[in-house]
Amino acid sequence: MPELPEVETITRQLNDKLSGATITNVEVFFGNRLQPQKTFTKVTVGRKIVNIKRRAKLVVFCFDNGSAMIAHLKMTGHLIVHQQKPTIEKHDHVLFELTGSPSASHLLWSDIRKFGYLKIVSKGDLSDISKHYGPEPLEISAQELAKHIGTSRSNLKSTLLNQKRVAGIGNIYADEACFRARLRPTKSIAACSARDLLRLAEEIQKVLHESIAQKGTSANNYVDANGTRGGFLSLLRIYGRGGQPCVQCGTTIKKIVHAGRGTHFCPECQK
DNA sequence: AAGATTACCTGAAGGC
DNA sequence: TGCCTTCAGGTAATCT
Repeated sequence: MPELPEVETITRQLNDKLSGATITNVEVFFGNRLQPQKTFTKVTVGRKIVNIKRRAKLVVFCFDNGSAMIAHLKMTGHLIVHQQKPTIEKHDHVLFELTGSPSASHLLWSDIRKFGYLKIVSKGDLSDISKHYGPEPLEISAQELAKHIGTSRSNLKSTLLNQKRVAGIGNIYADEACFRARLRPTKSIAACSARDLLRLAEEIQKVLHESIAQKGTSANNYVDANGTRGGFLSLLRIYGRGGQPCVQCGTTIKKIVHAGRGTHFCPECQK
């Protein structure tokens, strides 16, 4: 499930390979998750990709005419670059043919569960969408991040998952950051000290940076733009380890449902 | 207004 | 083998 480090990885790779390329043809195999649905091909063919950037968990393809294509991968979306025309398989939705890139002839979008979408937006729309999200956790200081989290009146896990509060954190990194900061995910923000929140903010930044360096976490079917799995799974300390001993103290890690999500914590280390 | 619940969708895994 | 249920979680909408 792509969160900030995974989307950042894909975005960097796509930007390296596709910026400056022009879309020469678009084939749609499943169009229900496209906006606009009927004219998608019309508004994308001929567009030159100026650059590709990330905002929250969105990949943003900026086009030469000021419009942009935003991609949300949700749970199972893939954006994979190919050097020749790929064979189309069951869950492939859109194939872009490109010219002008030495390392890419095609970009393939697929999504097993059909939660993700591709949406064409104007410049103004893009800035509206961006305003809907909270700050990028890696673009502000830990102090600012802590202050921002501290204004929530909810609990830690819900706050970290709330994209309007902080952009880009999902279930995996919320659990990891709480464990590293020795804070229980169910703890209310109001019960956290300023030092707790600063430690949490620092750990959020650290774990995101460390995961980006490993090209993300492949807990399920995530792969990067080259179709390669991320390397951070084995470095996770708490997520997915319910019932196993805590790496710090050996206590059995608990897994509960909180904020509607599987939530992992060590009952001893995280108070 | 926080927080729980549901819907969207498919495949993997587990139970019988 | 094969059928059924449960689980995975990003996000918006809906309810309490």
